[in-house]
Amino acid sequence: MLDYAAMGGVTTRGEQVYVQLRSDILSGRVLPGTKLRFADLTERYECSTSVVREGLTRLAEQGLVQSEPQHGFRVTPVSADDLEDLTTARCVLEGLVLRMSIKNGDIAWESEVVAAHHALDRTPMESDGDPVLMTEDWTLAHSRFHGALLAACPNQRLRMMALSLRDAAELYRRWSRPIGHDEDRDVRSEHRALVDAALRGDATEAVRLLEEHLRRTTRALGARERAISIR
Amino acid sequence: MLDYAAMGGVTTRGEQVYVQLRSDILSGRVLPGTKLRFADLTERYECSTSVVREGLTRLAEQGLVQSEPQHGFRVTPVSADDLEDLTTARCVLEGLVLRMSIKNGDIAWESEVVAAHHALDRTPMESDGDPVLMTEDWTLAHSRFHGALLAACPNQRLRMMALSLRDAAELYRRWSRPIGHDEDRDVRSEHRALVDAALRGDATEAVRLLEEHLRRTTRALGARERAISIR
DNA sequence: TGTCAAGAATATTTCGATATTGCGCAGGAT
DNA sequence: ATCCTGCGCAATATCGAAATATTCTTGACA
Repeated sequence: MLDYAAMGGVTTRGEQVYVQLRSDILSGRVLPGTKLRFADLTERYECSTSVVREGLTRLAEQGLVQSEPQHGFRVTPVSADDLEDLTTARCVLEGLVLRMSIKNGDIAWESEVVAAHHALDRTPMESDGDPVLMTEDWTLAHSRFHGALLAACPNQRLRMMALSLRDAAELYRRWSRPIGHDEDRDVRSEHRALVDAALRGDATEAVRLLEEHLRRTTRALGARERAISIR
Repeated sequence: MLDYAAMGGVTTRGEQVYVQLRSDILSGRVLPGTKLRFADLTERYECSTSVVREGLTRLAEQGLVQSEPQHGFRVTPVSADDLEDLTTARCVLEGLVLRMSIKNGDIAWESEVVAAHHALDRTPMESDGDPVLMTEDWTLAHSRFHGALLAACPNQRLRMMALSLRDAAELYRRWSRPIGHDEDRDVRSEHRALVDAALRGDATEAVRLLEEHLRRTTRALGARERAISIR
C-alpha cells in the first residue's frame, strides 16, 4: 500500500517491475502455484535480482505471492477453502464499505458511478480468440466500476482493504468464466440493479445485491474448479 | 503478511532486520515522521543496504513507513485525522471479528482468553523509570490478550486485517498514556468486563465494550496530542 | 537392492560498489 | 534584487558477484 498518489508516472525500475509483475499475476499470465525463479525474472524484466526481490517482497506482503525463506517465491495457490474465506470476507467488508459510500456519496460520485457503469456495459466480455478468459478491457472496466461504487467511502483504510480483497479475488475471477453462455446477460443485469439501488440511496438493497453478485462468481468458480480438477 | 507459520524461528538476515525494524518503530524507539537513512540503518543492524531496503519495503507495504521514490523512507507520521479514520475502521472491523470469534470459540479458546487476561492483569503498566511510556511487558501482554480474543474468528483474512489495524494503532497507543493516573484501574476493569462478556457468549455486549475501549484510547491520545503540540 | 553420505549443481540471500537522482549553493545574467 | 544555470555533495537505486543454503547426483557399503 505504498502511496504514489502524488507522482505522475512510474519512476523507478523497482516500481516498474513491481507493477508489471503484479499485472502478470493478476492477468493470469503466470498461473497460481507457479514457482518464481530469480534467474527467469531477471531475464524477463531485464533487471538485477535486487529489483526482482523487492517486487516479490511487496507482493508477498499483499498475499499475492508466498515466500518461504531459502526456498524462494511462488504465486499464491488457489484453493476452494481460501475462496470461501475470501468471499465471506469480501461480502462483509466490501458490503460495509459500499454502505458507507452510498450514505456519503454526492452528485459527483453518482456521476462517476454512472460513467463507469456505462463503460462497463458497453465493453464486450469475451474476445473471439479465447472463450475462457475475459478480455483485458472488460476486466479493467469491471474493476473501475466496482472501484467507483466504493469511492465515496469516507474511511480510506476500510476502502483500501476492500480493494485489496478485490485484487486477491481477481486471481480467482480470472478463472471463473462460467460454462454456460447466458451468464453474460446475467452479470450485466446484476451490475445494473446494483447501480439502480446505489443511486436510489437504498444501501441495504445495494449491499444485498453486491453480496449476491460476489457469491455467484464464487459459485461459478466452484463449477469451473471441478471441471479443471478432472483433467 | 508473509506466511512464516511453518518455520520454527527467524531464519534469514532480512527477516531478522525486518522484525527488529518493525519492533523499533512499534515500540516508539524511532519517532513517527523520522527519516530512515540507509547509512544509519546498515550500521545499526549490521547488514547491507539490500537487506535494509527489503525490510523498509515490507513495512511500507503495511503502511508503517512511507516511501517516496528517490527520497527514501520515513516512519509514517501520526495525525489526528488518520487516528479518527483508524479508530473507526478498528471499531467496525475488530468488532466484527470479535463477534465471529465469540460465536465460534470453543473451550480451548476460552482457556486462552482467560490465561492471556490473567497475564495482562498481573503485569505492571508503568515502569518506575518512565512515567509516560508503557512497559515492554505490558504492551506485549496487551497485544496477546486482544489477539487471544480474536483468535477464534474462523475467517483468517478478516482476522489478519484486524490485527494489522491493531499494529497501525500501536504507533498511536504508544503515546496515548493519559495524564491522570487513575486511568490504570480503568483500563484493567475494561479488560475484565470484555472477558466476562466474551466468556458469557454475549457478543453484542462484548463488541460494545470493545468499541468503547478503543474510542477511549483515542480520546486519551487526543488530550496528549494537544499537550505535545503546545510545547 | 536399499540406504546414506559426500560432492556437484542449482537457487537464494547478502554484500560492496557503481550509477543515478535530487538538493543546495555560488556565480552570473536580466 | 530576483531568477536562472551549473557544479558539487549527499542520498537512493541498481547492479553483478560472492556467500550461503538447498536439492540433486553419484557411488560406496551393508
